[in-house]
Amino acid sequence: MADNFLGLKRSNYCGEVLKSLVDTEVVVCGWASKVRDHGGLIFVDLRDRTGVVQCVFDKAVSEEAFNKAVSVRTEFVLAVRGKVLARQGTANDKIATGDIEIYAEELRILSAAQTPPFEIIENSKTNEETRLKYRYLDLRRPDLQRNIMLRSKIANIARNYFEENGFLEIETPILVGSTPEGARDYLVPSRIHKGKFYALPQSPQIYKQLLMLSGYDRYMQIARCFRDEDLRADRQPEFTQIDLELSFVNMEEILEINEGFLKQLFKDTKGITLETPFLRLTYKEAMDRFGSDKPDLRFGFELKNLSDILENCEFSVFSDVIKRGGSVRAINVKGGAASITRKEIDKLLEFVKIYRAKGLAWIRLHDETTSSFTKFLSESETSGIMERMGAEKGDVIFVIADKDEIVFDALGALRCECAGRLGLLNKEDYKFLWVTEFPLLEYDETDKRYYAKHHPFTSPMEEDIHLLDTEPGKVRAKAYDIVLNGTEVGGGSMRIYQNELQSKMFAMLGFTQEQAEAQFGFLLEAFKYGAPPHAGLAYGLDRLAMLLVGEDSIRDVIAFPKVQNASELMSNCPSDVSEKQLKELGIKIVNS
RNA sequence: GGCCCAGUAGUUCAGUUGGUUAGAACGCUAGCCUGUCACGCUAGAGGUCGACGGUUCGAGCCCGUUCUGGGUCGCCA
Repeated sequence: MADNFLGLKRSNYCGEVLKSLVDTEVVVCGWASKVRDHGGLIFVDLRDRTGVVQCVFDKAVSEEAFNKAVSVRTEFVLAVRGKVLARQGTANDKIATGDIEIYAEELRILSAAQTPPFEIIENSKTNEETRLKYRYLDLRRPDLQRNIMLRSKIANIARNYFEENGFLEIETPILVGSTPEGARDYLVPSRIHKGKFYALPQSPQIYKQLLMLSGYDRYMQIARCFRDEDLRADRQPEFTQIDLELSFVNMEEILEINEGFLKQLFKDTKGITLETPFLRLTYKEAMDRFGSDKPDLRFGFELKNLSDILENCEFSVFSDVIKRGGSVRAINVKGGAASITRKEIDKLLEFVKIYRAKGLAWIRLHDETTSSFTKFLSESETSGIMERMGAEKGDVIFVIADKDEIVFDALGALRCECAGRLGLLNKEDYKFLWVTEFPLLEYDETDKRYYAKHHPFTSPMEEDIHLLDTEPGKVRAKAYDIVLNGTEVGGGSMRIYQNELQSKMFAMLGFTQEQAEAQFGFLLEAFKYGAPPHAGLAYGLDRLAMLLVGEDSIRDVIAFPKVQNASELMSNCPSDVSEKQLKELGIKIVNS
C-alpha cells in the first residue's frame, strides 16, 4: 500500500537543490530514475522536469526510510524529506546537483510503478512506434521535457512581445464553416443540424480579417489549425500557428515588427543576436539562385542558367529542351566533392528522378576532368560552362535540363542533398530570409483554372493589377514568407480590403457570383462597411520550436503527435463510434 | 495514390552460401555488498524471428502477399 502525501510540502525541484541549500531541510518529489543499492547504503536518483538529485538512505539517519528504500524500483513516485549535505563521496560534475546530496530522514512511496517498456533516459534509441504508444513515458525523458518546456517559452515570448507592441490576444472559433479552396477540411457533423457539417479551421484567416474590420487593429493568437492532408516530418494534421493580423501598416512595418520578434526569440532562447534586417529575396530571385522558394542559405552551390550557352549545341537533350521553352541549369558542388564515385552519382540520379528530372549530367574535376556530356559540346560551349560555374579542381558540376519547374525542383533539392552529404548543415547556424513577390495565382492543368497560391484574400501588387485580365499567371502578390535554414517558418500577405478587387479575385478564381456569395457572402458584405488596409502573418510554432531545439521532426516538439496515417498510437484515435451516435447525427457509414 | 527504408528477448542490436538447442549488451528478478553515480559480484527468467502463404528433407535467412512504423513524390489555397 502506497504512502500518502499528507503533511508534506515540496520545498524544491530536484534540479534546484544546490550548494546554497547545504544544511537546510528540503522536501523533494519525483520519479526514481536510478536506484543503487549497496547493501548498507542506498542511493536513489530522484528526477523531475528540472533534473535529478541524489538521495541517500542510511540506517544511521533513518532506519524506517532505509527499509522502505529497499523496495524502491525505477519510476516509483517518491517524496523525500531530508537534509542537504555536501557530497560525502566524490562529486558528480555531470549533473547540476552533483556536489550535494539529500540525507533522507523520511521516504514516502507515493506510488509504485511497473517496469517501463523502455528506459527513461536521454537520447533514447527506442523506436518511435513504441515511444509513441507510451507517449506519457516518453515525455518523461529529459530531452523531450526540454523540448516541451522550450516550446512553452516560445509561446510566452510571443505573447509578451506582441502584447508590448500593442497586439490583443483574441480567440476565434474552432467550429467554422467549410470552404472548398485549399487543403481538405476536417468535418464535424452536427446533431442539431442533421446532414450539415462544421469544419475545423485550417487557419483563423477570415475571422482575423473581420477583427480588423471591427477595429482591433493588432491581433495575435496562438491558434490550433487543422488540415486533412498527408503528413511529413514537418507536417501534422493539427498544428499550431502564432497568428497575427494588423491594420494601417505597410509591408515594411510588418517585416520590421516580425524581425523584432524573431530577434527577441533567439536572444531569449538561444542567447543569439540576429542581424536585422534579414536578407530579402523576391520569389523569382530565390528560384533562379536556389531553385526553391524556401532556400537554405547556410551554403552556396547556387544555380546558374546555362541556356544561353547551350541553346544551339549539338547535344539535343539540352538544345531541344531550351527550344521547347525549358532551361538547362547547373550547380557547382564545391568542397572536394569531386572524389564522388560513379556509383554515388548514380544514386544522385535516382534522387533527382524523385523530382521528375529525367537525367543528371555532370562534370567531375578530379585528378583528371571527366564528364557525362562535354564530348557532345564544342570547346567554347564547354569553356563557357566552366567559366560561368567558376569551376576549379575538386568541384563537381551537376546539370539538369527540363521544364523550368522540374529543373528548379530537382536542382534545388539536389543542392540541399549534396550539402547534407558534405556535412554542411550546421544546426546552430541560423540563416533567415524573407521571400517576397510570390505569384498570386497558379494554373492547375487538371482543373484548367487558376488557384490562389496563398489564399484568395491576398492582394496583388498594384503595378501588376493591369495584368489580371490578360496574363494572370504573371501577377505578383504582396505576400511574404519567412524562411529559416530551408524551412518555411511563417508566411503572410497584405490583404485585399476593397470590395471591387475582392469580387474580381473571386471571379478570376472561377467563382460565380452565387458561389462567392454562398461561401464568403458575409465577408463581402462586411467589406462594404468600411475596411481598413490590413495584413497579417502566421508562424508555424511547431517548426520554429523544432529548429530551435535542433530536432528533425515536429513530433519531437509536440506532446501528443500523430503518426503518418494521421492516427494516434496511444489513444488509437480515430476510432469507431456507436450506432446510436451515428443515428443521432443522421450518418450512415458506407463501405466502399 | 506512387516510390524508398525498417521490423529477431522488455530495449538496442548480431545472426556466415538455407543446416543441431537463435546469441550479446542494457533492462528485469533473486542473493551478497556502506560511497556509488553506466556501482560491483553471483545466479536466473525472458523469443510464434511482425503476420499469412509458398519453395525446400530443412527457412530468422529465399519468393509472394499483407500489417506496422519511418522518409519522400503527389498533395499541403
